Amino acid sequence: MEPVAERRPRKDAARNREAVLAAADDLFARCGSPEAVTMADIAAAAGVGKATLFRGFGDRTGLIHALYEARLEPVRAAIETGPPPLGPGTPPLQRIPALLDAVLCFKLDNRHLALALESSGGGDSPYRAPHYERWHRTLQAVLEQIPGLTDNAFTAHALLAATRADLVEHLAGHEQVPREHLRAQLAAYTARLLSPRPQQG
Amino acid sequence: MEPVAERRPRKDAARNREAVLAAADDLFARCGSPEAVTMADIAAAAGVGKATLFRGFGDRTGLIHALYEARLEPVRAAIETGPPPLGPGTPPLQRIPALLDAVLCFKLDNRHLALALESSGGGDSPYRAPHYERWHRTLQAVLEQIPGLTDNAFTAHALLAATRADLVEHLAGHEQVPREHLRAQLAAYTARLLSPRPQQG
DNA sequence: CGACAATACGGACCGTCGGTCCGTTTTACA
DNA sequence: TGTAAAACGGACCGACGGTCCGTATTGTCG
Repeated sequence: MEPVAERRPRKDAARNREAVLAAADDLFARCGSPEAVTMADIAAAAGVGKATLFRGFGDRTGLIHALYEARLEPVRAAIETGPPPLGPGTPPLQRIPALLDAVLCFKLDNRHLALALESSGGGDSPYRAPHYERWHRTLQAVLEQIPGLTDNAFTAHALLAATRADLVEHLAGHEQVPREHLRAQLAAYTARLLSPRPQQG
Repeated sequence: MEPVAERRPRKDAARNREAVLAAADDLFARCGSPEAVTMADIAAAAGVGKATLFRGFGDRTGLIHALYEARLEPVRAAIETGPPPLGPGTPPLQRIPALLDAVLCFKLDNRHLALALESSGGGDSPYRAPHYERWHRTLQAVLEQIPGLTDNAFTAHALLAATRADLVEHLAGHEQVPREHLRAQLAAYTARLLSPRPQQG
């Protein structure tokens, strides 16, 4: 177990990697549906050969995951080490809705990308992706701090399910529900679920 | 606008249609992931030419939708004209959990199929499918009958999202959560959302 | 029952897309 | 500047969804 130094990438490789991520983001945003964007399109838009895509990201889903993680990074940082109401140290009853609102806003701001990720194919369940597991762990951990709750693992899944990319797309895109309405509805839904209730016998 | 009599299909066509549905159901159940089943596979298993598939169902998603609707038919009937607690005439606070339980059980019993449907591709949003709209309409209508609720359209979406096929597959399949646990957790989640709460100021 | 029109059949065929191969070019380092 | 490692790119491949068209089946009418 040497502390292998993970040699830095060559600079053309780094430049191409960025170009590909930028081109992919742009194309997904521009085109209506994610599967209208082919790997050849992305390669061409990035001014790069197809093999460079596959060498750098493995396959299509690898590219989408890498892009998603990159765009998500700021949110992740805000949740893990940021100030309240998102960061740690926030009272659970405030932090839960803040977390869900952050997820929702991210998906609203990156609809095309979130859609590409979640509909990328049933080959790999979206539930096994690192970002989902992070969100689920975090949410569940905060739920644990609230007394009187049970089944927190399931609850965390159910709450996150309300922010699924295709649902967000359906409501914000097809049904034209304004952003602030959606945020308010998710907040109200969460509040209702978490609100205190009469003691059970 | 003549009342065009919708000429009945020829009997070989009818027989082939059934054979295709049966073969598809079987293959989806047998194989791990839906996209491992090709149209050629289904045609071969049904003892039929590929063109027969496409003539009868339009395209791949058409076939999956037709199969899904066919398997769902009994549940639909039970909801629309059956006895309580699923049918009409059930008190709303009992009917909501019954409806969600029915959805969950259907997806548990037809995991492969539900998965094939929902991950069939982002081309057409699952939210525009007839069966989803039926469920959403029904759920929303029942929610409307409960005083003190708001945003029922969103709430119905959020509740249904907790029964998404890939989530069910993740929990029941990958996480090995037993069927009855899952049903109990969904019931508890629903109950918590619907339970009466202290009057707001 | 026989003929004919309508309908359905099937598998060869096509275009596209994800992914790979390999000869060529660029980078890093001495 | 010489050289080996690393990355490049586009021709190439296999698979899959979907179509075409000559052939076979069905239903109907005389």
